[in-house]
Amino acid sequence: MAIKKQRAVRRTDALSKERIVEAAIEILDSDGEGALTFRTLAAHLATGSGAIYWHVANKDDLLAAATNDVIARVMADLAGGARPREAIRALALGLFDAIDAHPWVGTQLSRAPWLAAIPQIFEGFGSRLEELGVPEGAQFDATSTLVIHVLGVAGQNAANARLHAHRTDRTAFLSEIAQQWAQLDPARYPFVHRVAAQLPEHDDREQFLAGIDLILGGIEAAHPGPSPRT
Amino acid sequence: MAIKKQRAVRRTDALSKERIVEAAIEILDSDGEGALTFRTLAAHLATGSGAIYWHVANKDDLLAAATNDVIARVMADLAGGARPREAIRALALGLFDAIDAHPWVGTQLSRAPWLAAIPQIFEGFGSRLEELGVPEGAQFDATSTLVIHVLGVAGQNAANARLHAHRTDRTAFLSEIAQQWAQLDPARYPFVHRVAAQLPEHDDREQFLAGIDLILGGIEAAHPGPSPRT
DNA sequence: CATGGGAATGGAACAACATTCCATCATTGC
DNA sequence: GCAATGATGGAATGTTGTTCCATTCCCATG
Repeated sequence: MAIKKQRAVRRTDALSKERIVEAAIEILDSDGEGALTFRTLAAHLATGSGAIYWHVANKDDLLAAATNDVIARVMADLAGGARPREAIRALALGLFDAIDAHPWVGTQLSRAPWLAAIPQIFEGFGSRLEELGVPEGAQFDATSTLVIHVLGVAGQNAANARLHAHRTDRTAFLSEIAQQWAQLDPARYPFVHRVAAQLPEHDDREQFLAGIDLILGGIEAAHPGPSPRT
Repeated sequence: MAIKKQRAVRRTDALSKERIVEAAIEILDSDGEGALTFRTLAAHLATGSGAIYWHVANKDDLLAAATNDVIARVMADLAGGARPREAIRALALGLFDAIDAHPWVGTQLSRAPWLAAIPQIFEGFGSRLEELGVPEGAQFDATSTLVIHVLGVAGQNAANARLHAHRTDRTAFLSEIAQQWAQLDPARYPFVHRVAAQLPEHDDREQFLAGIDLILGGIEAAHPGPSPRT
């Protein structure tokens, strides 16, 4: 009854959590994680920092909302029902691409396991594993391994992005690290030495997917389901 | 020649990077990540914050040194040469236990891929996979999948620890999350619903190891080595 | 044995930040 | 119309990482 004439409250440019989150995402995407402060955000919204706190509990709350926003969009785009294994790969790649496009999402995911986005991701992987024929007792471990892989890559990607921001391009940066690795004692680090050469030219996305396939392979090897067709 | 009488410089309690890192680790371990500031550190060392900057570039430098310190100790303890697969599991568990004991290490690992500790971890896993008979072309992907799993769990563990700090015990905290998960729409989140019950009582360490085994299973399934004995 | 200069020190000062406070304004139910 | 509540915006507040700088210590050189 009280919700009668709740038309556009105040001016058309009234503040709201949605508008604040939207502005925050813009700042994060265009200028990076370090650029989001309540001052820049207030300036962007042409208001004061105090007003923002009326709609948002604190910075963590704001970042969580922004992260959930991005992830929810990804999950919505991936409703389609391909075969389970393909659906898992598609979901993983969708998440990777979103994290790659918004590196700050990676930072959030890797430090906030209680985010609303997490059960969504869990559901996405878990229900597909169910379809794949993974026995119930093994679903939790298998799903969490997939989720951990996504979150792990998310964190590393975000960390890399924090460096790229003020450095040269990605390949040059990886070459620097490869050079450091190549300078380690070859007797004690033979493997690192061998791999250093592949570092600058490797594709993060392909390596991420290779990891997903490895895990899926392990799951199928442990539980050869009733359907041998992958 | 110039390095002649460089005995104990200054007083016996002279500042040094080692002593600073040592003190930082003490603070991090006993009072958590949030407790480490240059002021508390200076108080702990009975000096001023300016003096610390003579030995340490900045806070990131300090945290990196502390992290490398802890990881280097773990790696040193695990030199032993069991069979490759067992060695990989032992290394993974060693890292998990260290991260579990020092959650702040997890935070660092999941946000700093250029740490000196990373190539050490890479070498640890990679050289064992070589022994396992994984072909050279597949070693990079397989190793990075194992490393990502460790780093992913590291980040999640650290995030959980940040919450426990001021809450009740761990089981109670997981029960809270499980309750939130259980309140989601069962029609849209059937899997999450089923898994919520297992959440409070599950063992992070076992689940971590299950993930490692899943990945190892995938590696072996993809590359059935010359040695069928695991 | 003095002494000058670089290595170290410690604490004050600075800038940036998240957050809180509060005086003010707009809107709405009465 | 008027009080009460919903929102606002900007000025404090307290804490942080970092810088600055006057001072102290030690060593090599005269």
